[in-house]
Amino acid sequence: MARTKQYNEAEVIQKAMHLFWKNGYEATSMQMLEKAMGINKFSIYSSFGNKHGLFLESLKLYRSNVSQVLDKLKKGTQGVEDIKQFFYDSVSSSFKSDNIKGCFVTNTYNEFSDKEDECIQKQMNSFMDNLKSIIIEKLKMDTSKNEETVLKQANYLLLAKHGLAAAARVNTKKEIEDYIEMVFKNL
Amino acid sequence: MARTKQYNEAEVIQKAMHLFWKNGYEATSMQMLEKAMGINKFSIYSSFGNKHGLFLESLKLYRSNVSQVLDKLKKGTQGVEDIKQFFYDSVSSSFKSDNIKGCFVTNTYNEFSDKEDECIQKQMNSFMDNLKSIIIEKLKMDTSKNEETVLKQANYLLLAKHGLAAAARVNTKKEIEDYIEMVFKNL
DNA sequence: ACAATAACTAAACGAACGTTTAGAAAAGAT
DNA sequence: ATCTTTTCTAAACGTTCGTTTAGTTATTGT
Repeated sequence: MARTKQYNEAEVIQKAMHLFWKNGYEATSMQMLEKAMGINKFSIYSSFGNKHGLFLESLKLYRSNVSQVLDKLKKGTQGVEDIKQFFYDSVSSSFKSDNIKGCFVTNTYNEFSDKEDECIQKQMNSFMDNLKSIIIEKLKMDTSKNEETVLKQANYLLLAKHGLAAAARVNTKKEIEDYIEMVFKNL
Repeated sequence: MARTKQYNEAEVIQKAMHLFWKNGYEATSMQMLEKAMGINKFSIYSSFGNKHGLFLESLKLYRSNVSQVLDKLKKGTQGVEDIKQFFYDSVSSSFKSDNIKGCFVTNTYNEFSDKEDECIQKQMNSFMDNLKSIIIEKLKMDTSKNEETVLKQANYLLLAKHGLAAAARVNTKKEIEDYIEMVFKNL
């Protein structure tokens, strides 16, 4: 037939994801992506269509990576304690490497909040809805809580998680751990 | 002497601030600023030097606007209740107008977190340090709390405020109010 | 009234953006 | 070995960015 690809799409998209994760969509240029992915613009466009398509693939990869943490939460049997552990798991990746970048989904949620990008909005909403329903499920394990309390606490935790992701970009490890402990003090 | 200015600098910077507040630094172009401020690029550059200078002036104006809310907090005598009221005051501006944009300082803090802009960083740190010391002061009104508890709670509230500002961009009024109530349940 | 000076308009600047394209290089099929 | 097909290189595309500049208009002091 013809010449074979000299790169692996799964590998290069991983590198693209880290760059988008760190800098956001607008602040990441094709030139930077070329360098980070180690392939030419032509190859990027032939594999992913355009910058927007590449970003969507990066988001999908992130979600599939993070689905392990989410599965762990889903399978938990300890209720609120599982959610607390999920909070710790969510920020642990920020501590592994010194380049702190928070949660890719939350960063994207913030950057695209006033844009009207249907694809991105759909991804964001499905992620958030999914997380919320899991949190509600865990809260309901404590049968002494009534429906209203559960929903209120779920809202609270979702916003706390959102804030945590924002804070993970700028705060220290100790500040973040203090925060998580306080968030779960009265649940 | 010569021709007089046909615009008021204090008025046009207010309009610039709202645009930066809504869109952030990078996503606001000189073309948009021209239109919103109602004056020409030449006038902007002759009054404020460049885009960066204009942004700094916008930040200063925001801080001076917000200083009223901060003064109210500082003068309070109710301790934790004052801080709670401050949280409500901080998001109230988002509810007045339908264009939700959170806290300008926090937005800037996030956008510039990985940049190395000394002027901006200095502004941010002084704002945050100031807020933290006021919060500590209020928390110490409850003399039953020891030093360690006060510092931990101050960290918690600072991150909660940060998260609140991020959430104010994307969440509903009810979600935000629920969040505030829950945040102060733990104190 | 007129010269001096500052503010205005509008066009242009070079650089960087995302995207496209023409041509060279390489690999499989015959 | 050669032809075909696809990947790769590198230059160029048209826009938009922040910024500057040449030239016009208006206001003030004399």
